[in-house]
Amino acid sequence: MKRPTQADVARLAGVSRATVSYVINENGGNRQTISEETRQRVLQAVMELGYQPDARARSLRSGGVNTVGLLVPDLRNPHYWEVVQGAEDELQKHGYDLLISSTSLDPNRERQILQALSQRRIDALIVTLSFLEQSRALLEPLVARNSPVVTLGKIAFDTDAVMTSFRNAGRQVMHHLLDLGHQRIGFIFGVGSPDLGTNRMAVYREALIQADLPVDEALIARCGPRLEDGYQAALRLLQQTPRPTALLTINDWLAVGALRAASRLNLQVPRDLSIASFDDTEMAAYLNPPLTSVRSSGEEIGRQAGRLVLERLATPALPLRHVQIEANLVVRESTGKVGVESRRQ
Amino acid sequence: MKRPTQADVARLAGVSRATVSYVINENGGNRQTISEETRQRVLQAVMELGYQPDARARSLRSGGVNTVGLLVPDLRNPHYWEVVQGAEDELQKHGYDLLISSTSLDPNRERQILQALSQRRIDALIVTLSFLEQSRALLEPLVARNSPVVTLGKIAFDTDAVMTSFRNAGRQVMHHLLDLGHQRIGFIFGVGSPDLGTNRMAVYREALIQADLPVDEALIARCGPRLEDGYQAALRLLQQTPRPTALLTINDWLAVGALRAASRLNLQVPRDLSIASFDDTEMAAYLNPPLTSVRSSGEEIGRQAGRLVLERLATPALPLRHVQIEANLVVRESTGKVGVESRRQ
DNA sequence: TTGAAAGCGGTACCAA
DNA sequence: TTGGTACCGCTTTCAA
Repeated sequence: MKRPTQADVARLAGVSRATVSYVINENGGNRQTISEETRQRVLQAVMELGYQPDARARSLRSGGVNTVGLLVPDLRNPHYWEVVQGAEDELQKHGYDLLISSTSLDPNRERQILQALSQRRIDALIVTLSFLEQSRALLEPLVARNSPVVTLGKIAFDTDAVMTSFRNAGRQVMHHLLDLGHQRIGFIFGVGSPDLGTNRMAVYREALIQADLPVDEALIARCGPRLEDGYQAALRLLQQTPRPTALLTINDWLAVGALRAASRLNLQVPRDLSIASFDDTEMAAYLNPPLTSVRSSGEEIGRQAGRLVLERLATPALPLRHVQIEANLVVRESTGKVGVESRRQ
Repeated sequence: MKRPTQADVARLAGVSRATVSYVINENGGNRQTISEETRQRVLQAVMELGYQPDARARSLRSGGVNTVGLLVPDLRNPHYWEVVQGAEDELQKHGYDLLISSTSLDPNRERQILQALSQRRIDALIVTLSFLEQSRALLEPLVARNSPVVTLGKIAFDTDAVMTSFRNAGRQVMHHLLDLGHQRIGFIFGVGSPDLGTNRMAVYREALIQADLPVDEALIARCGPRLEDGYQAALRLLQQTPRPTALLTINDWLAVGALRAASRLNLQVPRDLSIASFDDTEMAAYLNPPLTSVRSSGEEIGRQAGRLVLERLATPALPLRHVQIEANLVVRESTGKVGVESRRQ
């Protein structure tokens, strides 16, 4: 059974296609010059046939597609669901649909998706660039064509951006650990691409240097983005002698793995080991023990990105904007004074 | 700057629009009747202009849109990210894009989204119905038009479906708890709509009855789908006298909250309290303690759904299929013998 | 207040 | 091997 088209409706209602169009778009339309009687006839026909206008045809003719693309690196990381959630809230409220994709941290995937999005003629794109250099070529056409592009976490090209400033809060979490007496602080750096999370890494290094502590590369564990990666990385770090007394992980997700590793080694958190991380996703407060984390709300990031998109769509000439979200340290129970007993050393 | 169209390419290459079309679709095209020389000229022009064919126009003329919609109830629940991941893997491999939406457990949202998807003329829909009755009207047109629809977790109308059978494994987890000596087993039923998860609830009830144990409604905590909801529900359950010695939660996500509640009340798991749940998402194995869970792999569900869609797209006349995925109990460390000391009673 | 008709950017048939 | 051209389903002047 074929779908009814505008023409079918027109025929049934005994009017022209234009009239149907007018009725359908009555609100947004410019003129309301349809008599109540015809309107009812058309509406009646619409109901009867179950007519749904074709969004493709409509957008083909009239420009906008009412869709914004959202590209995140990894749907397995809860932080990004929060971003999705935030953006969806903001955009759907204003009648935009979201085209969500995750690159799964695969550069080819990212290329392919960016291209698919481009062919769909999305109105705007919100993107966390994981392969910056790669994507430059893909993004440039969009920018040149004045399609709103918002980058997350990073300023690239001449686009609006939403960024979290980890500077202060990052310093704070390090001071927090240092103040608690920790000297050997491991860092778990597990991201899917070299371009991600470098600022958080920098904060770690700088804080050590400023505290006159050596930056021991052996204490920096690079790993993948999966839970198992975080778990293994923590295991490696914690089996060193002397063993680190604190671990800082690049995100909450990996901290879950680290927490598990500690437990596996019979280390009590925070008595034997402190753990802190970045993101402060919803689950951080519900882990055992509740996780000290540097808050960088995904929902907020998503919402802001949505807002930037909407505003630029409304006013293309707006000057470039970079929204800074200030991260803030949330101290919970996973960090504590360094244990007196350094027995294993 | 306007986007280049097919006509621009044709002009620059000095050929007709038809020729450009042939070159672009060379692979899928029927005839390879383009001379290498013209081909190169066209390709050259495409590069030069950065031409990207318009997916809307293309699909308008040629039917398929190469898109399947995926509708899940709640992106905050890790189980559903796994479903998304699985479906994406399967479908993107075959050139289909995914239009992902979450209803956020809001019936209006679900209606609105179903409608948006319909106007986009998606090729197929994979959907977890959270508001069954509501959605019937929306889904029926799709089904009538022979668009492939796959429902998840539930058979609705005449559609393909992927379902997890919790029967055996559900019985197993209850036996597991019963065998460990638990008599008072609380159930945390936190879903966003009454239609979700009823089969898991049924399994709980039946097992109790078969064990000649009373079904105490006070031990069934109904709550929302958020972490905080699971936490509060567990708190309520655990403050009863006598206190339940085991908790079964409807999914892993809520179990995280329950685990936290136990910790908050200074109950050791599994010494003082056993906790088991459904789903067995990736994180279950990394919680403290690792969670006993009834495995119903989201990735598998997503993949199967994708497969059903692809097969039906290829062969519309296929008989209706219902894929049953057998859940299986994964015992970890969150369940144990009931404590001898019933001191608090 | 309504209708006729010219596109939007492609595809695919038919002819050359 | 290529070009001409009638659509796909809708919006939007312009006239009536």
